[in-house]
Amino acid sequence: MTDRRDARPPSAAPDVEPARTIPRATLEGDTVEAGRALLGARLVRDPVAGLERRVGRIVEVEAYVGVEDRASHARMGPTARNRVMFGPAGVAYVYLVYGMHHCLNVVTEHEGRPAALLIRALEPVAGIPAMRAAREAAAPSRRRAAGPVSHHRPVAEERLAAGPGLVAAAFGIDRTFTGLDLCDPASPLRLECRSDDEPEPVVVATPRIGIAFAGEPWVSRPWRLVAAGSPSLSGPRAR
DNA sequence: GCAAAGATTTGCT
DNA sequence: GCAAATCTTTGCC
Repeated sequence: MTDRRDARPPSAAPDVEPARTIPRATLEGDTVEAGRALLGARLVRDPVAGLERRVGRIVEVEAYVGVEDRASHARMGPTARNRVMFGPAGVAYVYLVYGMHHCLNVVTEHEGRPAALLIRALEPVAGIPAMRAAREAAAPSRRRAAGPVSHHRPVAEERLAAGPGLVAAAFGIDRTFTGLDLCDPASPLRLECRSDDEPEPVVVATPRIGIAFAGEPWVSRPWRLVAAGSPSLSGPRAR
């Protein structure tokens, strides 16, 4: 059987143009503005270890902006943990929170100005079985110890990445991903633009979650951005 | 060197 | 609705 693609000269364009990654310039300006642009975009992870390609639509982000932001990891200045926040935009910053959950951030703004967007929730688009498998592998030992006969319903598809720790678990992301360029089309984990035929999401801004320690005015800043009506927002009641 | 708290999730009361 | 799980990073002695 013949494959027509073999007949095409090497210089010809492919049948399906590869999705474009988010332009770095989109992330180099104001972080909240970049967050609005990121809603509707896709997080893509290439196949790995027998798991198929995973794609999620970004529906919730939070902005952390500057050393003056008392909720930000950058508040104490550059340290071993947060130093990539002070670097160029488009780079991944992954940290461990509460000793068990990883959180994925995208660095924003210009070098020397520490800022980032926390990816808080995704709508699964492709690779759902891989997301389930990765979440199972990342589950705390207590739950795994319950054994294969534990009686809890499987997680609903739209809830597989409905929280910052769940995004990292479903995509198999840990701190070794820190420093990865998410704007590089060759990167195994990257950000791809929303397709043009897809409607731009309606954006709602709310205060950020879990930062009461920061105090005012930071706890009230409307720097959590969500795609209105998404079934995949973080929190038990899709807050 | 040690103590405390954290950009969360889950299961039980 | 609340507390446990779990460990790195930071602040203070």
